[in-house]
Amino acid sequence: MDAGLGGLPPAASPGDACRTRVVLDIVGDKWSLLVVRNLRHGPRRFTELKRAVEGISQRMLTVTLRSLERNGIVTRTVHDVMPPHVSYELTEMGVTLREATAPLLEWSLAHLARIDDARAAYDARTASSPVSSPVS
Amino acid sequence: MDAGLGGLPPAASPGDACRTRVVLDIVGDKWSLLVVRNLRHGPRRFTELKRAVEGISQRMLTVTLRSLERNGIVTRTVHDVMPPHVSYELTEMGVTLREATAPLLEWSLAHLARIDDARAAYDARTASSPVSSPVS
DNA sequence: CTGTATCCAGGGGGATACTG
DNA sequence: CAGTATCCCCCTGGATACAG
Repeated sequence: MDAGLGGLPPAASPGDACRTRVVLDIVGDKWSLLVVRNLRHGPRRFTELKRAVEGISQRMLTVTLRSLERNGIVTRTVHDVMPPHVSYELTEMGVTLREATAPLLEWSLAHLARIDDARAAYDARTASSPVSSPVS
Repeated sequence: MDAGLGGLPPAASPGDACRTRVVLDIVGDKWSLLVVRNLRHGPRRFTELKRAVEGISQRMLTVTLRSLERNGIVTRTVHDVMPPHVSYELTEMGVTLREATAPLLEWSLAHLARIDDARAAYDARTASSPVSSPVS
């Protein structure tokens, strides 16, 4: 990790920052992680996901699933019956991604309250600098 | 984990998805993770960060740092000397966030090639559906 | 050096209507 | 059911200029 060169200057290798981009391009959007998370218990159908990921629009669910499929995170299986039936499932790689993001979710759950505190404290502090009205 | 209620229906608790949002609101943007990462070895000054996080503009660095500060991820320390000197440092919570995101970065490094493969394969597959010209 | 203010382009993403 | 197509708003984020 980090090639731990303690004595060296700050920069680290530029390529590393570049690679971090790859993750963000996949999961750094508004919905991908939520979809991945909702696939953790096995295959789900389009409408099931639409209901599970509250607030997502049909369009964004399609876009997100296409992106995840293109990146090899989920598979799309069409059962050609009537009515149409399409199921999505995490690939092997998708499962590992889901596992890699788990600590982040746990972190979120563990620090929610503290984050709220920090926000309140910050807002209270900056309220004394009335750049504009603190209302609204 | 997931409160492992194996036999229950898919939905999980809606609140969980809601909480996932909190993480994404903090790190799901274009720069936050890169800034956090560049603070892993201790305090950094504004200009140091600007150089380290290649491609970031002054504005976005300021915006990102303010957000991280508000969320209790970094501290901002002003040394009132001439010339001005401001240093940023991960809070205790910031350090744990950085640790929580480490698996994600490792995942990225480990799966980069595989992701490229998946993309190439997908693009090859969809090339047979010529909605528009595959060129450019 | 460390910002803030302003302008502006691009795209993310919502609402709606239509299709196989 | 599972999308696609279209319209359009607004926010992100870059460039530039200015300030303490």
